[in-house]
Amino acid sequence: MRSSWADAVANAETSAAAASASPNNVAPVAVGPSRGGRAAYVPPHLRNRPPSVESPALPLADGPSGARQPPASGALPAGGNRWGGGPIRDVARPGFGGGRGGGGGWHSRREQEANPFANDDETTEEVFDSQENSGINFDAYEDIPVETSGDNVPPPVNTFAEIDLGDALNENIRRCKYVKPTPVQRYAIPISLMGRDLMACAQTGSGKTAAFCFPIISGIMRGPPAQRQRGSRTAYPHALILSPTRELSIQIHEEARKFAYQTGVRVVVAYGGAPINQQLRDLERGVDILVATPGRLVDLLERARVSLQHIGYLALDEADRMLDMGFEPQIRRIVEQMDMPPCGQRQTMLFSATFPKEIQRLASDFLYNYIFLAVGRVGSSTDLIVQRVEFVLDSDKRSHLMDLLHAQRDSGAHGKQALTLVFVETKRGADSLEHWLCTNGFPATTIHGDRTQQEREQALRSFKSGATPILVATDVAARGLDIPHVAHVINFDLPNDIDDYVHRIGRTGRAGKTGLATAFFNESNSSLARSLSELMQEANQEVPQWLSRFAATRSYGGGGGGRNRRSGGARFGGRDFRREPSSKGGGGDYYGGGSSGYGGGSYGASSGYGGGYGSSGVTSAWD
DNA sequence: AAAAAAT
Repeated sequence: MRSSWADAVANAETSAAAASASPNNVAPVAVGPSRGGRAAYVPPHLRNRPPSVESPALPLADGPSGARQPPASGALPAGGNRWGGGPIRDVARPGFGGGRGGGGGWHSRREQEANPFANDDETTEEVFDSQENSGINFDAYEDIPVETSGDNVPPPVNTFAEIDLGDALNENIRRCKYVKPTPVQRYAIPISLMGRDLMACAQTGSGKTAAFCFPIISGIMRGPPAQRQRGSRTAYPHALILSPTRELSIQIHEEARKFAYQTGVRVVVAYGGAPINQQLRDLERGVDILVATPGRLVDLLERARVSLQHIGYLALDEADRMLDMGFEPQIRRIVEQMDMPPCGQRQTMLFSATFPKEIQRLASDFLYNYIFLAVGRVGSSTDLIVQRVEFVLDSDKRSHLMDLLHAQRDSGAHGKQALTLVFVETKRGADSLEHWLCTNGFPATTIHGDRTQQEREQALRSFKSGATPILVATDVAARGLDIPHVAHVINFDLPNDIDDYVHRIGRTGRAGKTGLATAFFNESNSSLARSLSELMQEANQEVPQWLSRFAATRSYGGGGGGRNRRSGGARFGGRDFRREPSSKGGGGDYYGGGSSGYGGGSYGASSGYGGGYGSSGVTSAWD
């Protein structure tokens, strides 16, 4: 895995971090099953340990405010968990190392588990290093604005050492070169380890996947081994991670495999467009965490090759996308109409950068007494992403694009093209632009839903490697994809929804690097003018006068704000809709950048809130 | 109106 922007920070702060990891600041640990009549609850970090090692200073969440029912599979059989203190123990668990002794009747998977870190560090890091490294904004790191709300929000942790994730997971954290938790991890992991449901706004580029994977993996390790019915071809995963695109599912799977390496926790990915047979075989070999796109999962459920009965953890990545009009019925079907344990008996975590109020309302159906968390990005987008808007007629777009690419090539190191991601509106438009670029001397490829899955994955590989440094994409590539070294995002066609714009430009300026986002704007985008200019203002970007005039004359009032009125969605990751006055959401939330207007929120890095974020004191929490 | 997601 590519190291995150936090690494550099962490390297500089390792000693301080270590010093602050005092036993008095132990992270909250998982809430135990609060069933009556069972054995007394033993906190997970005390299991399989010599007694009296630690004494948590923080009270365990309990009662109606914090506790939830245990996962459906939550019964703890004696000696059955994978929570080894030292090197991985052999446990009597089919599919895990214990099989070698014959106990599980299964081959040893430990020896077979491919090293997911094998391809790391032989990537393009060196090739690109000369072009960037403008430096990480260390001050901004301390200034991340954070909002939490909900009952009994646990305090954030400052180091991984404060969290008892177990040796195997800690070793993987080391292999990933994570030294210090990113802001979203600092807040989300304790919440998640408490067993609480969570709605989180945070950027993928700074460790969002790890934020939900670590607690899931650690929880599964503490839990019972999967019981497999002999002869049954149905898989019973303990955790389900859903994402809106195949490539994002692939990416999450790759990351999760690293986190789960040698923990005995098995991660399988299932998505459409690829032969189902391999996926079925993977499932048969055993699965603890299933990463999937909705369509293929429904297929697997209908074939009864997967059951959700044992799901203890449900994570929706890009959750607002998953619950928008196109996806909602499918998601409801999976979450509410199959055999998944109901809300409250599983732990549900929703992640996205943008969380429109209407979507929050829908999402609350899936959540039980959840905590809302919004974590701003590292520094303002001012520091990391320079946003430009240019007025370009449709007929001039190609030649204008050519100018940009030439300029970029001329200024780039070694005369090479820096990675440029070009967003267009339609699949046909993508094909046609790709062809035109190629014929004009700019090696390009394209990714969109009309291409075969093979072509899509090949395009992404070819782009990432720099073989075709220009990728023309539809919105399939707008969300979540972590493509290192994207120097420039060009909105050749602007999206209709400002949230999509936020996600698109979030493909650059990642991992603490700077990025450039250029948008081609003309009359056909007038409905976006107002929200775009507001977004740019909030991000302390220079707003061209003509755009301000557009914003003022068009799409003002008229009640037509519709999707473009961000309704608390984009900037600073939105706000907990439970705190909003129960109106339909007037535009008032737009300008109340400070902490006024809603009480009780806790700003984790309060001193920095607003500092460096422009006068409005807000910023966006990108994906 | 478009894109995505099962075959």
